[in-house]
Amino acid sequence: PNPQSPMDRIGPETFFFHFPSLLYASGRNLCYLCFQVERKRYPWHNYEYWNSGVFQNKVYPQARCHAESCFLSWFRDWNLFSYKHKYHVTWYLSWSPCPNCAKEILSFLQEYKNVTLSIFTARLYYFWHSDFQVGLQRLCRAGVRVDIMCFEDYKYCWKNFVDHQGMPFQRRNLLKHYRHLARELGKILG
DNA sequence: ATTTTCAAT
Repeated sequence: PNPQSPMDRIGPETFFFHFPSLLYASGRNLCYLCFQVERKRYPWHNYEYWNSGVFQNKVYPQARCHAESCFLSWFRDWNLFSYKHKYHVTWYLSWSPCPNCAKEILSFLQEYKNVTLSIFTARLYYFWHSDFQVGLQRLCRAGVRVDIMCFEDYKYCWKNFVDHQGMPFQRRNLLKHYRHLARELGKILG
Protein backbone atom coordinates (compact mmCIF):
# COMPACT_ATOMS: atom_id res chain seq x y z
CA PRO A 1 0.00 0.00 0.00
CA ASN A 2 1.40 3.39 -0.93
CA PRO A 3 1.30 6.11 1.68
CA GLN A 4 -1.56 8.51 1.44
CA SER A 5 -1.77 12.04 2.61
CA PRO A 6 -3.43 12.78 5.93
CA MET A 7 -6.67 14.67 6.32
CA ASP A 8 -6.63 18.10 7.92
CA ARG A 9 -9.59 17.57 10.21
CA ILE A 10 -12.49 15.24 10.96
CA GLY A 11 -16.14 16.16 11.42
CA PRO A 12 -17.59 16.69 14.91
CA GLU A 13 -19.89 13.67 14.56
CA THR A 14 -16.90 11.46 13.71
CA PHE A 15 -15.04 12.80 16.73
CA PHE A 16 -17.96 12.24 19.11
CA PHE A 17 -18.56 8.74 17.79
CA HIS A 18 -14.99 7.48 17.58
CA PHE A 19 -13.25 9.16 20.50
CA PRO A 20 -15.28 8.57 23.67
CA SER A 21 -13.31 6.62 26.28
CA LEU A 22 -15.83 3.80 26.34
CA LEU A 23 -15.23 0.38 27.82
CA TYR A 24 -17.78 -1.17 25.50
CA ALA A 25 -17.42 0.57 22.20
CA SER A 26 -19.42 -1.41 19.69
CA GLY A 27 -19.43 -0.21 16.12
CA ARG A 28 -16.11 1.61 16.32
CA ASN A 29 -14.70 -0.42 13.48
CA LEU A 30 -12.26 2.23 12.42
CA CYS A 31 -9.30 3.86 14.01
CA TYR A 32 -8.39 7.51 13.84
CA LEU A 33 -4.95 8.91 14.50
CA CYS A 34 -4.57 12.64 15.01
CA PHE A 35 -0.94 13.64 14.96
CA GLN A 36 1.23 16.61 15.61
CA VAL A 37 4.91 16.78 14.79
CA GLU A 38 7.25 19.21 16.46
CA ARG A 39 10.76 19.83 15.29
CA LYS A 40 13.89 21.04 17.00
CA ARG A 41 16.36 22.35 14.48
CA TYR A 42 19.30 22.82 16.80
CA PRO A 43 20.08 21.39 20.21
CA TRP A 44 19.81 24.83 21.81
CA HIS A 45 16.41 25.48 20.25
CA ASN A 46 13.01 24.50 21.58
CA TYR A 47 10.64 22.21 19.75
CA GLU A 48 8.44 24.11 17.34
CA TYR A 49 5.25 23.15 15.60
CA TRP A 50 6.05 21.42 12.35
CA ASN A 51 3.11 19.47 10.96
CA SER A 52 -0.21 17.91 11.88
CA GLY A 53 -3.10 15.97 10.42
CA VAL A 54 -5.34 12.95 10.77
CA PHE A 55 -5.00 9.39 9.47
CA GLN A 56 -7.62 6.70 9.34
CA ASN A 57 -6.85 3.02 8.85
CA LYS A 58 -7.13 1.91 5.25
CA VAL A 59 -8.67 -1.22 3.82
CA TYR A 60 -7.21 -2.11 0.44
CA PRO A 61 -8.54 -4.96 -1.69
CA GLN A 62 -5.74 -7.24 -0.57
CA ALA A 63 -4.12 -5.47 2.32
CA ARG A 64 -5.02 -3.56 5.41
CA CYS A 65 -3.15 -0.68 6.87
CA HIS A 66 -3.65 0.31 10.46
CA ALA A 67 -3.65 4.03 11.14
CA GLU A 68 -0.26 3.86 12.86
CA SER A 69 1.20 2.14 9.83
CA CYS A 70 -0.30 4.78 7.54
CA PHE A 71 1.42 7.47 9.56
CA LEU A 72 4.78 5.69 9.64
CA SER A 73 4.95 5.04 5.91
CA TRP A 74 3.89 8.61 5.20
CA PHE A 75 6.53 9.91 7.57
CA ARG A 76 9.26 7.69 6.15
CA ASP A 77 8.49 8.66 2.59
CA TRP A 78 8.27 12.30 3.37
CA ASN A 79 11.11 14.07 1.56
CA LEU A 80 11.24 17.04 3.90
CA PHE A 81 12.10 14.83 6.84
CA SER A 82 15.68 15.33 7.92
CA TYR A 83 17.96 13.20 10.05
CA LYS A 84 19.69 16.35 11.21
CA HIS A 85 16.79 17.62 13.25
CA LYS A 86 15.03 16.18 16.24
CA TYR A 87 11.34 15.46 16.05
CA HIS A 88 8.70 14.88 18.65
CA VAL A 89 5.60 13.13 17.42
CA THR A 90 2.34 13.17 19.36
CA TRP A 91 -0.51 10.84 18.50
CA TYR A 92 -4.10 11.01 19.67
CA LEU A 93 -5.53 7.58 18.86
CA SER A 94 -9.08 6.32 19.10
CA TRP A 95 -7.74 2.76 19.66
CA SER A 96 -4.40 1.89 21.23
CA PRO A 97 -1.85 0.08 19.03
CA CYS A 98 -2.13 -3.66 18.35
CA PRO A 99 0.94 -5.92 18.83
CA ASN A 100 1.95 -5.68 15.18
CA CYS A 101 1.79 -1.91 15.20
CA ALA A 102 3.76 -1.84 18.43
CA LYS A 103 6.45 -3.87 16.71
CA GLU A 104 6.44 -1.57 13.71
CA ILE A 105 6.65 1.52 15.92
CA LEU A 106 9.57 0.06 17.83
CA SER A 107 11.58 -0.69 14.71
CA PHE A 108 10.76 2.78 13.41
CA LEU A 109 12.14 4.34 16.58
CA GLN A 110 15.19 2.09 16.35
CA GLU A 111 15.81 3.40 12.88
CA TYR A 112 15.07 7.05 13.59
CA LYS A 113 16.92 7.86 16.76
CA ASN A 114 16.09 11.53 16.25
CA VAL A 115 12.37 10.89 16.76
CA THR A 116 10.49 10.57 20.05
CA LEU A 117 6.85 9.64 20.40
CA SER A 118 3.97 10.26 22.80
CA ILE A 119 0.76 8.30 22.45
CA PHE A 120 -2.51 9.42 23.99
CA THR A 121 -5.27 6.94 23.35
CA ALA A 122 -9.01 7.26 23.85
CA ARG A 123 -9.54 3.53 24.39
CA LEU A 124 -7.48 0.40 24.98
CA TYR A 125 -7.71 -2.08 22.14
CA TYR A 126 -8.30 -5.66 23.42
CA PHE A 127 -6.62 -4.74 26.66
CA TRP A 128 -7.50 -8.06 28.31
CA HIS A 129 -5.34 -9.96 25.77
CA SER A 130 -1.80 -10.50 26.98
CA ASP A 131 -0.15 -9.94 23.59
CA PHE A 132 -1.80 -6.53 23.37
CA GLN A 133 -0.60 -5.75 26.88
CA VAL A 134 2.93 -6.79 26.00
CA GLY A 135 2.89 -4.49 22.97
CA LEU A 136 2.07 -1.50 25.16
CA GLN A 137 4.69 -2.54 27.72
CA ARG A 138 7.37 -2.71 25.05
CA LEU A 139 6.48 0.73 23.76
CA CYS A 140 6.68 2.11 27.27
CA ARG A 141 10.03 0.45 27.92
CA ALA A 142 11.36 1.94 24.69
CA GLY A 143 10.62 5.42 26.02
CA VAL A 144 7.27 6.03 24.37
CA ARG A 145 4.87 7.90 26.58
CA VAL A 146 1.59 5.98 26.65
CA ASP A 147 -1.46 7.51 28.30
CA ILE A 148 -5.23 7.63 28.16
CA MET A 149 -6.58 10.85 26.64
CA CYS A 150 -7.56 13.26 29.39
CA PHE A 151 -9.81 16.32 29.37
CA GLU A 152 -7.05 18.61 28.12
CA ASP A 153 -6.18 16.19 25.32
CA TYR A 154 -9.78 16.14 24.16
CA LYS A 155 -9.96 19.90 24.22
CA TYR A 156 -6.75 20.10 22.26
CA CYS A 157 -8.05 17.64 19.65
CA TRP A 158 -11.32 19.51 19.33
CA LYS A 159 -9.45 22.71 18.68
CA ASN A 160 -6.86 21.34 16.29
CA PHE A 161 -8.27 18.25 14.60
CA VAL A 162 -12.04 18.74 14.48
CA ASP A 163 -13.85 20.84 11.94
CA HIS A 164 -15.67 22.62 14.77
CA GLN A 165 -16.74 25.69 12.81
CA GLY A 166 -16.49 27.84 15.88
CA MET A 167 -18.53 25.51 18.10
CA PRO A 168 -17.13 25.47 21.64
CA PHE A 169 -15.82 22.19 23.04
CA GLN A 170 -18.34 19.93 24.77
CA ARG A 171 -17.18 16.94 26.74
CA ARG A 172 -20.44 14.93 26.36
CA ASN A 173 -19.43 11.32 27.03
CA LEU A 174 -15.86 11.68 25.81
CA LEU A 175 -14.44 10.97 29.28
CA LYS A 176 -17.06 8.42 30.28
CA HIS A 177 -14.74 5.56 31.26
CA TYR A 178 -11.55 7.56 31.48
CA ARG A 179 -10.82 6.54 35.06
CA HIS A 180 -11.46 2.89 34.44
CA LEU A 181 -9.23 2.85 31.37
CA ALA A 182 -6.50 4.81 33.11
CA ARG A 183 -6.57 2.20 35.87
CA GLU A 184 -6.36 -0.64 33.34
CA LEU A 185 -3.42 1.01 31.63
CA GLY A 186 -1.76 1.52 34.99
CA LYS A 187 -2.09 -2.20 35.73
CA ILE A 188 -0.64 -3.09 32.32
CA LEU A 189 2.34 -0.77 32.56
CA GLY A 190 2.93 -1.37 36.23
C1' DA B 1 -20.74 -5.68 32.51
C1' DT B 2 -14.77 -10.05 31.22
C1' DT B 3 -16.19 -7.48 26.73
C1' DT B 4 -15.51 -7.54 20.45
C1' DT B 5 -12.78 -3.29 18.97
C1' DC B 6 -8.03 -0.84 12.72
C1' DA B 7 -15.31 -5.14 9.78
C1' DA B 8 -17.90 -8.81 8.28
C1' DT B 9 -22.39 -9.99 7.52
